Amino acid sequence: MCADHDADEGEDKIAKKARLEQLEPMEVAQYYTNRYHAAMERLNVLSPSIEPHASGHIMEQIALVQSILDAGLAYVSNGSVYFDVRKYQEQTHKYGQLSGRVIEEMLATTRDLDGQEEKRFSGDFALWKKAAPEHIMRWPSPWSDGFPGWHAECTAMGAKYLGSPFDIHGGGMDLIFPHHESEIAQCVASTGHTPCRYWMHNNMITINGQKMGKSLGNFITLDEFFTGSHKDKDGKEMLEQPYSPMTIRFFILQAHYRSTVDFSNEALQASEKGFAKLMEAYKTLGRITPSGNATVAQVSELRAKCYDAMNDDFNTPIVISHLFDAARIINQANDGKLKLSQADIDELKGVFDTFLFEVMGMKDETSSDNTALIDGLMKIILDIRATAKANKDWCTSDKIRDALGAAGVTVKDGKDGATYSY
RNA sequence: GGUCGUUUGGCCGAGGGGCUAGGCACAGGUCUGCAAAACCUGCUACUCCGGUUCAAAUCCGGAAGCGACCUCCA
Repeated sequence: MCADHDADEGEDKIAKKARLEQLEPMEVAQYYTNRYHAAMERLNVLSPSIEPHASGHIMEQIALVQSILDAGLAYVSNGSVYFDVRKYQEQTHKYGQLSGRVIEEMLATTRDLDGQEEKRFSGDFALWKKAAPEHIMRWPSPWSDGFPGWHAECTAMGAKYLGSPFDIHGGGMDLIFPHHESEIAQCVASTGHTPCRYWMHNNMITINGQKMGKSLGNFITLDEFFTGSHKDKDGKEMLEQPYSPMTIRFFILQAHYRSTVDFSNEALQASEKGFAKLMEAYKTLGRITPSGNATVAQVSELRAKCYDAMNDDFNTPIVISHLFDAARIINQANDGKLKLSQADIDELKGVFDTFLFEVMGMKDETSSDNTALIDGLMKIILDIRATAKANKDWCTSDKIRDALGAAGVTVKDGKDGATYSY
């Protein structure tokens, strides 16, 4: 799969920031791009194979605009080029197909906006905008010195790198109209077919039931989640603790992508514990000794159930619920209440590997290059403690456990000796 | 104002005509030197008002709350 992810530059905000900090606009863009990449990496999001910049594809966007003009579905007005929505609609009846909008209804509710007088119809959108003198980002074109309309970059770059049509176009639900609707119109107008086969729209994020937004003062960045520090506009600390990248990822996976996802301390802590439980069960699996040859029915059904859930529009919450069922089976076997064959153990491990780690992209945050060393050290410490316990020297054994606890390592006594987690 | 979506137990969240996920929290129990973990048990919910149906959280109509969008910019 080839993933193409545009790096939008966002002219106005960047220009403002650049003036403020006396930097080149591209430096500002790079700063945010770098920060974004760092956060994505921590979340274990695979990096895209291509990440094109809109400003590096002005030629392609000009060509796109020209082809729409050639098709007679756009017009030049005062150096800007606008898409002729009404004419397009007469020919194709497709405008509004994605978003469920009806052109006639939009007519009645148009707000007062910039540059309306240049348009033949208020629903027309810009393909190329003539730049005002103070505009920093500007390029020459057959029509004026200016910049491409917002929707042009995705249409041009998607076609160039992914083919036309390509398979899946993603994005937030808030972009359905006008952005994605207009992308379809541009592509149909210039090529005769839609840009992609499927649209995947993810829902919004809310905080304590309220939309996350800068204007509401409840905008929390990923880095703030990771460090556990975020003050709201009244200076109140919103996060009770740091939330690790995998906690955030697991939390998001526990809701369907089309539903809104609501962040709260209570919900995030639930995810943290839930994921830790799955990871513990996975590690426990490695310690279970197989008994018997009979396979457990619940284990053999597991993989198919997980595939069914994924095939049902990526229903990751259901996949996770099956993994919790698997965790219970593992723990029951560990308690000696259930017998697992070697085949069962292999299958359980395989299902975790496939779905938790590969498909859902979770990873063990406790593992590091020092794992072997820590394991060795812990063995020594727990050995000493076991000796103390054998001598009923509770004072020493509790002291070791309490001290380890304070250092972030939990000791758990079992039938076959103690284990630890951190 | 218009269009669309949504409302599920203390919390997060699947599901979407009869079968009532899962996690967290809480309570009781088993095990244990104690604790933790684990296991067992309990907590059985679908905003409200009408309607359809033998049967509605689920379908239809309406109301309220919440949210997104309504073609400037991304």
